[in-house]
Amino acid sequence: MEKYNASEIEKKWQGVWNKNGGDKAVDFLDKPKHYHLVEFPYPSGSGLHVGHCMGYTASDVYARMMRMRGYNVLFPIGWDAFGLPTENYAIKTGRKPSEVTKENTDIFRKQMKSLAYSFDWDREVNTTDPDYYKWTQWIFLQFYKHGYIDNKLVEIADDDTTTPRMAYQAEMAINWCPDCKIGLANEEVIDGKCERCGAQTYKKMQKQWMLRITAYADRLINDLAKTDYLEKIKTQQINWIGKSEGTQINFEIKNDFKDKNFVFLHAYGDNSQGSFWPWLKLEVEKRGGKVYVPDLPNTDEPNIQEQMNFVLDNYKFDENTVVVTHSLGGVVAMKMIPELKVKIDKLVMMATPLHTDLKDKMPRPALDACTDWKFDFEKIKENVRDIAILGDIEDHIVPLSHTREIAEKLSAKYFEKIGQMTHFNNDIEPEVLKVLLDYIQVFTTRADTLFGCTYVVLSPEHEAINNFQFSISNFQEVEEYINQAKKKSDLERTELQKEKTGVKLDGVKAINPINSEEVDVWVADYVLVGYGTGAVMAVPAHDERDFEFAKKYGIEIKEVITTKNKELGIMNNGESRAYTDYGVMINSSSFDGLTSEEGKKKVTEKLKKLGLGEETVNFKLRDWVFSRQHYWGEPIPLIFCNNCAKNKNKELGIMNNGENTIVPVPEDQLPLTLPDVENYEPTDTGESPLAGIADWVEVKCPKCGGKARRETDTMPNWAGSSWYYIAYALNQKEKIKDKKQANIFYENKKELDYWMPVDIYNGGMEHVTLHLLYSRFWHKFMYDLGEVAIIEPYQKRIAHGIILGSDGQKMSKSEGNVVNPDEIVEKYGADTMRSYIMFIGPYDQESAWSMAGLQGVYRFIHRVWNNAGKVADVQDNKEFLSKLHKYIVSVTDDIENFRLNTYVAKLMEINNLIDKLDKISKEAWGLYLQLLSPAMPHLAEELWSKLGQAESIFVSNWPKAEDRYLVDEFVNVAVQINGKVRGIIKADMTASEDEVKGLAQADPIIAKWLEDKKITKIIYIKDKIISFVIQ
RNA sequence: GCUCGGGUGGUGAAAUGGUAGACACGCUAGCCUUAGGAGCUAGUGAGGUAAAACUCAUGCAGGUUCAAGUCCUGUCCCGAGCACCA
Repeated sequence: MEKYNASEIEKKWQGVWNKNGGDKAVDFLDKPKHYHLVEFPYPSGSGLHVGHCMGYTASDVYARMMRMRGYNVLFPIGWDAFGLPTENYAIKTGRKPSEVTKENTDIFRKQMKSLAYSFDWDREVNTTDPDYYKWTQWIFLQFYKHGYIDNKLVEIADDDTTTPRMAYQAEMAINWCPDCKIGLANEEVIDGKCERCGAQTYKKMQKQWMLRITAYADRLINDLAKTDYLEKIKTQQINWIGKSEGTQINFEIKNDFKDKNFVFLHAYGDNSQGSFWPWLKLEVEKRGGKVYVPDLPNTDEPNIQEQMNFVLDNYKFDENTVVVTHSLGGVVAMKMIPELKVKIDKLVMMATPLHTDLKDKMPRPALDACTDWKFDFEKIKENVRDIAILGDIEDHIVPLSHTREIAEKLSAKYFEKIGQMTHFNNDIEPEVLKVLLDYIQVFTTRADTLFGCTYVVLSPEHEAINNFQFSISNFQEVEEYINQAKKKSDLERTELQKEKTGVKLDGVKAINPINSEEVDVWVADYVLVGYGTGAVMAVPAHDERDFEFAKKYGIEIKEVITTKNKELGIMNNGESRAYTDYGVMINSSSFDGLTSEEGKKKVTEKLKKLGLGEETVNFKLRDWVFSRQHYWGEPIPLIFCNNCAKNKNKELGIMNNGENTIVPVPEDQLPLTLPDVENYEPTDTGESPLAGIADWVEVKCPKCGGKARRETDTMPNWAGSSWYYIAYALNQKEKIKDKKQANIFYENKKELDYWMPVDIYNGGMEHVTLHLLYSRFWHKFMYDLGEVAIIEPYQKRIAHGIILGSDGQKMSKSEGNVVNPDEIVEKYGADTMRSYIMFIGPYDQESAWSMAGLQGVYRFIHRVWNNAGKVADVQDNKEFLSKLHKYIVSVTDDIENFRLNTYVAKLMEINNLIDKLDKISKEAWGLYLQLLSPAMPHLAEELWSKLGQAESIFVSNWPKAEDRYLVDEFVNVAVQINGKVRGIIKADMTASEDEVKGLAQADPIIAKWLEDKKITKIIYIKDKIISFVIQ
């Protein structure tokens, strides 16, 4: 027999397989389907690394076995090719990113073929292919065109500027990497450093596109229950989303109204004694404010000009004036304020109509005629320091669209609440008072400790601090502290966490809503602006951080929770440390004696009654920053049109302030392709390089035909990978490239229904938070759109551990411990590489590379090769067959559960058995080759053909264990004395307990142990153990 | 600090509560030879023995059980992720 020559055999069979193409998935084939997904790689310049090999080999083994078991297997691959490294490389070498990508994918493809990964190459996708990113852009447009309201996806008209969209723009403090010149998502900043280049990042304000992933936060947690992900992957996702249920509590700021003069403007057909005005007047006066409530003239046949003249004649406005309006009173205010010669303090408007198209559609001629309904919003903004707008969610007259638009035009604070009566018509309306008062809103998960609150803390970025400016007597000191805190990066803030710092806001007091106690207000950077409300109630007795802070600044520590079991006396009057566990409420007036669990509920209920709190849910998850200021990404298909904005404002009679209307690129004009450019350098202004390409940026508005500009931001490279598993199921060659299809998802529902969901998704542990979360989010969105029929894209997710260098360190070029798969394949062959990488250790655990271990596998393959010479026309002995058939069962089980290290070990064990045989039958040898074939496809195919088989081993049926070989004649039974194994006896399979007992007692060593002893008990486990308990 | 993993020979590691260390590396001895990064045979947890028997061994301390690497309690160490999340 000739010598085993890996490279020769492997080349030969790869050629044959390429020609036959037996790895293709066939839509609707009458077989059970199996969709096996591996994470597609980013085609970097350095080629496939061993980490890729580990995942791909494991999945290939699985896929090959599933095909042999008669499944219609979809096992696709593609390229996640947008991204910075390619762009940076292109900049450095002066080449096109698309060319570089092509080169790299060619290398990757060749490497994958050299390792015999049985991908369905017909379905290969590339995220940078315009035919592909056409649909990435299409999905983005759907995000732009839809909103998520009341847990439902709704379509939003293009000219609707007020309803919140799934894709929206926000002026964001983004994490700016000065080296990459790019904005990074929070997830991409590790310890304050850029994930890609390691440079120190800082905060920079920039308008960014955001995706409202938080709207789906609850479903992203709950639907995990429908999947079979590894437990630790589920936990990581849940922790990342970080849901916490608690209470939002309002602390009123004291003595707010001392120098304030209030003007209340009542509604159409109302008067100073109507609605909530008498009650509100009382509440304001209680807090020291002066109130003027005019009875507006001709309230049933109003004329706005006449009414505002009446107010102007009877009241002198100044910088301490607060105007409060209800319904039509707001129209009076909006007409009157631009006429004022002074700047007033505050304008608060409830349920104000913007025009006469009202919800109830009742004709109101008097209203139509009362004014021209045109307002100078810019002038109003100029003349008022602070504006708040309140809309009633259940208003039967004024729709929320009115109040929303007013709030937007005035850049005002905006609240949507439910009135006691619709249109806020009740005689007591707590929401109205709340808008008027200054509140600090806090979030807590421990409402049961509210009585122990001894101060309130604001984060340095909290906007209320500026509102209190004039009441804070030490404002300079406060301002200094805030500036210092802002200068600190996130990193420094956390690094310096050993010592908490803060400044008290002198002159400001907050009122604890549960007991009306006054507490101090502090600003401190241990409170984060990004979580909850950016403010907390501090309970030093029962929170470590508050405790530390209170100790340092000598603030009162008030104990309100004691241990359930008082005798334990763990709580030490707050002397040593905070008691943060649950317990029983004390010092909490009528709540005393309640457990923490009960207390949280009862306190929240009470606050709700007072209108000063309600249960809330908070998430750590933030919305997804979706803009990148770079070239090599999908262009965001939106257009800014100034002309459209002018036209719309003219219609509304609103002055133009240079704003733009956003116009989506029409879907039939997708893809919006990247222009060819000379220079890919990002700009210093933070704009994408696309901004410099006039030809591309300047565009005719698809709506009005006027001059308009394109959005120049591109998408992050998480975008294309968020739906690629759908693309595979759609079949690249036939569907995605078909330009006639207006909606590839909907039009190919049948294919998607057949293949989805992905049965097994295999990838790296590093992607189980971000990529997995993002793509699940996109999928749910697609589900809500009706494009896909299944809620969760991935039924099962597994992840492989990383492979370390032979020195036990992470592989890196600088350490010089990188293993190049090409070299291994060249020297030892693909079969050795594949088998070793599975044998290296448990699939999901990290393992260190070992050349010696690789050698061992290489030797094993030689031994298999040599054993082929034993094949003869013989009868195998029964013992061997029995063992072989047991291995069929356990090998199958191992592969199914990704226990691939023991799978390979078992292949070795079988070979060791064959070593001991003189000859082996064709049939038994064939079975062994089939078991080998997923791991060592070339070797198996070669030896299979040497058996005279005409067809490929991969179209053969996976071995089935035959029952007759699984039944043994004899069995080894361990004999235990007091739990210790003292001997082993060979018993007949059919032996009874008594017979086994007899055999055991006949054994000389056992007999010696039992001599003169009393047997108190015998435990007999059939086929396994007989255990004597003796005294 | 919190949440997951994980601590088993000289090494990588196996073990549905039921014979701890499968398989492989390494090592030792021997054989073979076309002298190689080869192959074959035997041995290899520690102690003990001529060989057995036997004793001790799964981070540490307890517990449950006829029987614990495996289950429970506490504790120490290592790794990963999150991290002032109220």
